[in-house]
Amino acid sequence: MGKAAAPTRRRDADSTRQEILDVASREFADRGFAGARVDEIAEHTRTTKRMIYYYYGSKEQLFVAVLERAYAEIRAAEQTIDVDHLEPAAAIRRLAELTFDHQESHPDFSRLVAIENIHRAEHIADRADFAGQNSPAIELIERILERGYADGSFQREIDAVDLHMMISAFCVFRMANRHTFGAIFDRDPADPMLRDRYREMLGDMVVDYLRG
Amino acid sequence: MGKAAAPTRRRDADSTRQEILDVASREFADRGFAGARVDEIAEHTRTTKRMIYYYYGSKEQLFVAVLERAYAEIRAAEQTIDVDHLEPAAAIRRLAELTFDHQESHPDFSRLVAIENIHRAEHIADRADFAGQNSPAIELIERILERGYADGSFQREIDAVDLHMMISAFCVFRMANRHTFGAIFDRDPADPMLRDRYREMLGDMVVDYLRG
Amino acid sequence: MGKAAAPTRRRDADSTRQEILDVASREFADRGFAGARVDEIAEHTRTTKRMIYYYYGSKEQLFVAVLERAYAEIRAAEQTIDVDHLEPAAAIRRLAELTFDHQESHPDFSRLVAIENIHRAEHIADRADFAGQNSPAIELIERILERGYADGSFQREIDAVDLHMMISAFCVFRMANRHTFGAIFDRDPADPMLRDRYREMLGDMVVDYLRG
Amino acid sequence: MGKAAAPTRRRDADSTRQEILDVASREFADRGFAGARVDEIAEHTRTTKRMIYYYYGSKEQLFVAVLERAYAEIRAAEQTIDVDHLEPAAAIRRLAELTFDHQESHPDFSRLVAIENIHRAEHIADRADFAGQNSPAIELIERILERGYADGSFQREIDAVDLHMMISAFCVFRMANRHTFGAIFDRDPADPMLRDRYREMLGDMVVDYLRG
DNA sequence: TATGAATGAGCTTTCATTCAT
DNA sequence: AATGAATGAAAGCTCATTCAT
Repeated sequence: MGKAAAPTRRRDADSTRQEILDVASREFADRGFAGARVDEIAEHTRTTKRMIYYYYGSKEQLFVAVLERAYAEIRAAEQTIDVDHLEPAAAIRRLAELTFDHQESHPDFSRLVAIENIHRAEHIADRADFAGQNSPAIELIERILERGYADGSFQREIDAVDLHMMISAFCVFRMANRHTFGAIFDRDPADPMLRDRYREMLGDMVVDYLRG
Repeated sequence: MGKAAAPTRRRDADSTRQEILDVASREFADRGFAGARVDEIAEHTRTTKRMIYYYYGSKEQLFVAVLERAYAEIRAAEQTIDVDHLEPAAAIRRLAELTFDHQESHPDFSRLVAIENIHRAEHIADRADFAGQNSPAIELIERILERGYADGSFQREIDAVDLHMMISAFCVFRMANRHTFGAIFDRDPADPMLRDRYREMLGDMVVDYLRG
Repeated sequence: MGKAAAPTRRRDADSTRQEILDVASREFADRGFAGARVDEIAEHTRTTKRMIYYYYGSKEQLFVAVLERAYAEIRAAEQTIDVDHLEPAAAIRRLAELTFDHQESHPDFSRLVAIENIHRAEHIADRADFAGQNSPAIELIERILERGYADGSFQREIDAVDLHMMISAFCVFRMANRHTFGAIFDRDPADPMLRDRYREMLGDMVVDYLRG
Repeated sequence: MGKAAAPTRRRDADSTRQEILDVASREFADRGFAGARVDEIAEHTRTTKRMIYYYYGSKEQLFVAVLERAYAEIRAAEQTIDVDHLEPAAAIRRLAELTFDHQESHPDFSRLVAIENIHRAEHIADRADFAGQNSPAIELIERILERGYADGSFQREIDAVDLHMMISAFCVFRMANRHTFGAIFDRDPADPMLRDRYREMLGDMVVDYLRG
């Protein structure tokens, strides 16, 4: 009885922490770090502002926790990617599409990253949980490139990190800059109606480039 | 006396407004909209906080003015581009490089745009000075594409806005996301040492894609 | 008219600042630095808490201003002391009595000093307005001692600072420690009924000591 | 098992209570009552904050316990004083020196007393453990005075409590006000280098006064 | 007896903005 | 056209204390 209570409590605490993180993610993504309000986060939670400080210590540490989880999620998703059974060109296209899809289904991620860049990445710099943790995608790309160069299907020389940047740039820009781009050119790049078109465009872009 | 003073005053007023805009640009780009401090802006100016309100009315309107000028500058730069005398492939490569160079030399621009996207472009939406003002680059791209399709050097179908997005994505990501990308992959995409490599990479990417 | 307004304003501002200082003095003396409440100070003022921060910047700076004024007052009072026309013994007795009277009429002073000592004098250390500003009393004592040694009425060797300490110790202890001493020995040293007795006791103590 | 455990537990509990008191003494003396942090006290202890409340009930009661022990210690020390075998003048000088030495070796005591005075002695007032418990020193002084008046070595009339105040004032001021006095007059009265000088000065002051 | 988790109330401070000429 | 002084509202954060076993 007494023993059973502890886990119950702990489970509650964990779910509360999760809830805070969920709400904080949205709030930070919506308003930026300085614009986010701890009061607002608390209000959308079943806990109080006090608990946010109890669990996370400060607004800044809460933001770091939000970033941490967002990056962990994307890394976890990347872990599951398996394209080793595809031809190099098909494999790289598939990988690009998975990145594309992930950004699509996690629109807050690119927003949080944009915010962190405004702050010059000060929250993730020098943190072992972030730095140097080369996303699994890099290793995947490396293997695909190797195979592509080996069988002659890729002629253009590029390293995995740069190729990852090329793919990310396209996928991230589409989500993160959709509002200004949409306002100016009257075309929302993240419009679901255009998703397939851009998905294909990305794949072609990468494959054509590698072919050389 | 009164007559002579007026122009002098006006010139002073204009230069003061410019100075405020300069300082505000840096402050907003550095800290985001909510993170920027009107006090701080005033302090880096030869005027007072009161004058900022006198001239611009509110922090928000000041931010709009900053955005307005930043976009005007980039549009003005694009106006001067002339690539009509080049072969289609060379022309599009040149245009991509000019976009690349412009982002490189205006690092605050992509930061301001990122900030405005956090705010869902609410400040530029529905404003005639921004919306629909299709950047001159679009028309340029249209002309180049036409020539490329006509002489058969471009096989891939794409419209000007999408191609512009492809180019922008690469150039903007490189500047705007340099900090997080650098922290995670230990490679700063905006490192001057890597500039030529990425500039060439961009040109190849675009040309290869258009060739189809 | 317009010109007259400024001084009016300034005078108001000055009186507001004075009022804040008055109330803050009492609050700090009553509750110590950490125990004092900025809200409470504001409430006993015709201004708002916001104005306290506008004028003084922080609770700590307000406390420093309070200390500054308290020390300035005591120094000003000491400036007016004139005992050069009295015989050395009478002069030093008179000076001791003036110190005694000043502590008696400024009971908050010794309390503020006690508080500052709890904080190891961190607020006044290394501040030109406090440090080394040897109270005028020191010079006065020096002159009296010189005359006393010259005419043989003082035999005991002591320097001015130590004598000042001896006098201060008696006067300050009586005010600052009245509550605990009173509670334990059932005799409030600051009881007005006992004032003359302690005043005489102090004079005798100093004169007897100097006589040697 | 249960029987054996009890004493052990009790001994542990007692030592825990002692430890809490030790740490709390330092914390209160260092920062005042309001400035002291229960969290901080707990942190410097091998127990938790919760235990402080378990044992002492509240921050205020903990402070009372700290004061209680501090006064008990000084009373205990005074109990051991034996100067009945000395000539009256030597005896009173010795007693003054013992007070001087005790304040010197218990610097936190005068700080705690200063803090309690800021709070107008509200914690010790009306408590039998404090009030009226005339320190043993008083009785000692009474006996010395009696002998001095009897043999004619003391001419000045004074009662024991007042003489105790005179001695305490000197000793307490030296320790409690060392920081402000040091900052202003550039002479730390508690400087070990000056100890002998002040010790002698105190003895002379008292003896000279009593001689009359 | 002993305790880890939680918290209501209130703290100092900051911010964009307006008042009053 | 220009400005120094003032400020309401709310922000992030901390504190002694209690809950629940």
